[in-house]
Amino acid sequence: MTEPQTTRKKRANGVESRQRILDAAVEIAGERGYEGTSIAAVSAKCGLPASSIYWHFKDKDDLIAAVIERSFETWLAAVELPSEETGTPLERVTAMAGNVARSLIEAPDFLRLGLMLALERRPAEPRGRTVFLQVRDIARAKIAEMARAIIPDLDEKSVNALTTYAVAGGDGLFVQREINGDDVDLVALFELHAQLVYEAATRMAGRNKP
Amino acid sequence: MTEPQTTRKKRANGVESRQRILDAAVEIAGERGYEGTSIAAVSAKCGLPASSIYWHFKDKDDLIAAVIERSFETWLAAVELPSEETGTPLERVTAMAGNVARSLIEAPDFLRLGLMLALERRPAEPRGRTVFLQVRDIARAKIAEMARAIIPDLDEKSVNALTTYAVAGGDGLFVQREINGDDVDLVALFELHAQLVYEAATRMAGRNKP
DNA sequence: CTCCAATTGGAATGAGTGCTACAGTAGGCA
DNA sequence: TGCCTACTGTAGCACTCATTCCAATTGGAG
Repeated sequence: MTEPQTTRKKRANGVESRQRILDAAVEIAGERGYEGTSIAAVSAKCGLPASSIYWHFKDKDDLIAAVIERSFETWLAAVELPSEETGTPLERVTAMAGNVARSLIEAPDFLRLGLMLALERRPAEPRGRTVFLQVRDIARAKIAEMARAIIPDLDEKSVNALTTYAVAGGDGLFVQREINGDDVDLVALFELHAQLVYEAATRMAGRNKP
Repeated sequence: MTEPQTTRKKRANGVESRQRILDAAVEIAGERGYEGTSIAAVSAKCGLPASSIYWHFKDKDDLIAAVIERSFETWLAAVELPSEETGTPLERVTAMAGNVARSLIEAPDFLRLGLMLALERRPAEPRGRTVFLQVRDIARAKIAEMARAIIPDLDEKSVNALTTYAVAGGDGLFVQREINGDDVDLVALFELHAQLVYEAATRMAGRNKP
C-alpha cells in the first residue's frame, strides 16, 4: 500500500480523471450523438473543467474516438468470456449468439454509439466512425471464418452473403431492443437468428455439393 | 391556365418554398442528424433566409418532424405500388420483401433519418422521433397481420417474435447497405430474409398443431 | 389606385460552441 | 531546497446557434 512496484504511482489522479471524462462522454454521446456531445456538457457531468478535457484529448474528435475504443474494449471483455466447444455445430453457433446478445445487453454503448456514427455521413468523417467501422470489420471477418470452418462446402459468395445477413440481423435486433426496451428478448431472438442463418448455410452448401 | 378551380392559385411561391426548405433539410438531416442540422445550413442550401424557414415552420423541431412525415409519405408511395396476389404464400412474401427493398433503395431518407433519431435518447424527445416510432408501429402491425393471415396456426407470442425479427432484419440489412454501399445486394438479402422468416413461421406453427 | 395578407430580406439578439492561453497547484525527484 | 512534470482553474477568443424583429416586396381583391 505504501510502495507500488511495477508501475509507479502516478503523482496526480490523471488516470482517474481520464476515466471520469470518458464515463461522462460515453453517456452523453450515447444520448445525443456526435454533434450533441458538447465539451461543456461533458465537463459539467464529470466535474472537471474543459481545459482538463483538452489536456487529456487533442480535440472533440479525439475524445469521441477514445470513447468508441474504450467501449469496444468493454464489450469485447463481455463477449469473449466463455466459448462452448462441445455439442453439435448448431448448438455451438446458437450458444455463441446468445453470448453476444448477453454482452450487448451488458455493454450496449459500443454498438449504440457506433451505429449512430455509422448512419451519419458528414463530409468530414469523424475518426470515431472510422474506428467503429474497422473494429466492426474484424468482427465480420471472425463470423465469416467461423462459417467457413463449420460448413466447408460454402463458396465465397455464399459466405459473404450469409455473413452480411448475420451481422445485419444482430444490428437490427439490437436496434429493436434500443427502441422497444426490455420487452424485447434479445437472447431468444439472437438464438433464433443463429438457427435460421445456420440452416440457410447448410442449405446453400447442399446446393453446391449434393 | 388563366383560372384555377378548386384551390385558388397561391399569390406567391410559398408552397414551392416549403418544398425547397424540406428538400434541403432532408439532405442535411440525413447527413448530420438532429443536432447537426442547423437552420443556417438549411437556409444556405435552399437559398431562402432563416426568417422564411420560421415563417413556414414553428421551430427546428417542427421542421424535422415535417421532414420525417414527408419522407415517410415518399417512401410509402414507393412501397405500395404493386402487390402480387398470386403464387404460393412464400412467393408472395418474397415478392413483397423485394418490393420493400427496392423502395428503400429508391427512398432511403425516411428510414435513415428515423433510425438516427430512434437511436438517440435525449431527455426531451424530439417530435420527429415520436412521429417515426408511430409510423413504424403501423408498418409493424401490417407485418403481424400478414403473418396471421398466411399462417393462421401461429399463437400470438410467435407472431410477436416473428414480427420483431422480421422488422429487425429489415433495419439491419438497410444499415449494412448504408455503411457498405452498393455492393450490398439489398433486394437479394431481403428476399433471403423473407424466406427464412417464412420457414421459421411454418415450423413454429407446426409445433403447435402438428 | 388602395389595402391586405403572404412572403422575403437582412440584421440583430443572447446563449452556447470548440478551443486556447496562461497562471496556479501539487507530487516526485535531484 | 528547488525544479520539473502533470494536472486544474479562469478567462476569454472567434464563431455559430436558434430565434426574433421589422422593413421591404409582391400579387390578388375591392
